[in-house]
Amino acid sequence: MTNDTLCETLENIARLLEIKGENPFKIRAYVNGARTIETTTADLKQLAADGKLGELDGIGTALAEKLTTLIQTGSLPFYDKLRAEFPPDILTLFDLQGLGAKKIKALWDHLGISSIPELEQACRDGRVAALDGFGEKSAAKFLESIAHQQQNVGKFLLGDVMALASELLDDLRAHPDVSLADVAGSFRRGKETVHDLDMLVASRFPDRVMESFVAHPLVDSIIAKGATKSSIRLKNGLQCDLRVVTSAEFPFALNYFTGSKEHNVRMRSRALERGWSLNEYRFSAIKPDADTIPEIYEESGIYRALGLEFIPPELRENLGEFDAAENGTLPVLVDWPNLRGAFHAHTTASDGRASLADMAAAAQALGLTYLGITDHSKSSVQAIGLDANRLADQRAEIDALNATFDGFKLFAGVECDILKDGSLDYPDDVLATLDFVIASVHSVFTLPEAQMTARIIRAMHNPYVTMLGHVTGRLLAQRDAYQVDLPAIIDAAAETHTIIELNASPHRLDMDWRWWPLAKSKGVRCAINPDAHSIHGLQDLVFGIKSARKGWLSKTDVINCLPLGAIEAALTAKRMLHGV
DNA sequence: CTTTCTCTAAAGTGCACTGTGGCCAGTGC
Repeated sequence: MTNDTLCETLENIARLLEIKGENPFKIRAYVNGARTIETTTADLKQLAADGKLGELDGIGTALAEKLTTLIQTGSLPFYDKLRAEFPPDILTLFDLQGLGAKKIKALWDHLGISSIPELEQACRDGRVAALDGFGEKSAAKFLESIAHQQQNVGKFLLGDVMALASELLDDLRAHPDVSLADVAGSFRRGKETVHDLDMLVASRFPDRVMESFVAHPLVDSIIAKGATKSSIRLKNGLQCDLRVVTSAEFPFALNYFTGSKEHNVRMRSRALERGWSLNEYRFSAIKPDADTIPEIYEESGIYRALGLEFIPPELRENLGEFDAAENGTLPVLVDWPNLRGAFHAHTTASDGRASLADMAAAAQALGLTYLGITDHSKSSVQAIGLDANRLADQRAEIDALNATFDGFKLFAGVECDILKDGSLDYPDDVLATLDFVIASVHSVFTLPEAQMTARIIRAMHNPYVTMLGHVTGRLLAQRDAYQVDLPAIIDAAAETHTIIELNASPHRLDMDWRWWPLAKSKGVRCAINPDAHSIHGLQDLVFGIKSARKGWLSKTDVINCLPLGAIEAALTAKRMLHGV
């Protein structure tokens, strides 16, 4: 019984209780409990055995007892009984936007709807529109939600796939018959979402590798199993393909299966110019007067043979990387060792799960030399945003902690809401007390593009706004970006000397990698921000780095690659320019 | 159902937006 399963069970209980119309506070207690489980690093099995689950925040007697049963027996009679009161698929309706417990209950009570296909049918034949409290627009909105949800089925976040990929890769590499193993495909290219995982292995005994691969504990079902290629479905629904080649073929296969398709087309045409064909196994001469084919031992050799610098996988989208590789002007991409610190971290003061001191310790453990603290501002009531007094208290607490550090510093900041009209959630004299300010949109997402753009640009003109947070508000595979004119935002960032955040949360990765080359060309600097809500969340920086690399960024483009001692000036530069 | 404090009983994120139905209810953050 993993923490994920426990968390999911509590969430499902909350939802079912909601359909039943239970006491809202009881429902929230389950949701809170789920969140605690989701983010804790404690060993729950041990806590359950010691009878200490109740010591966790938000877990009282009732939840502790239920969790203990669940952990120790693998099931929970209370939950089973609750589930039996409703059709099993009814929970899937919660995945649709605009549909909550009350509406689901009404659809179930009056129309007997308990699944997405049933809802779709009822929307189409007019039964939903005819229902009390619903209308034509509701039916149309549900159909739109269904279409959107189906569009996102089969999309997996980089964050969800990373751990699975490492586990599978580690296990493949540990296999005695495997000499080389890697992950290719869009995962290797650092795409923000992936549809499947392409694993590649070099081995002299393909069938032995295949046998053990399809028997991996993470496997749910086998889709195909052959001599050199197998496809399996993992327990979370992700499809995973494994190909086995020889060691000599491995660099070619790795290159071919990493793609992108457009990149591969360019590679093959370059090979043809030299009288060779290029496929997933090798170069072959196709003309009598072809150039001599060099020996290839690793992937970089393929690029060298084609007169190119090695192109990092993240850049392989045929978006200018060939010209740069030919001219020797590829950027040296930012990488983990370049990071000196990070901004945008929440604490228990707002909706974070760890204290200031714990966040500082976790940042140091990651090798960072500074961390910028940014809890929510007062308008974000749902996230327990801080008023000016609590903000001042936190500033004092940070100053006190800083006195105890050697070679590490906390910066006092805030994630300040950009209000509907583009004004900020605190007056300037409050913002002036902080080391830096991230301004973000957290409300009224539905403004027309022109108004949203003007709103954000107005906020950037405030001299105290150091950085712009998650520029488009998108939640990958969940919520579309709000309407905003990004080139205009980028121009305004350049004009006002506002740093743009690359929010590293795997749910956001916002601003999107596709816009960074433009931003870079205008001189806009990037902050790779973890948006951490727990100590674990700081590790999301790795996703941000992947996206930054995909956006052609070098360490000089990324503000948090500056060392302590230089970063302070970067944070105050905008204020100096505005003379405040 | 949990937390907090008045240690038995009360309080527990609040606002904007949308659609429907007549000025409120549900959803999302």
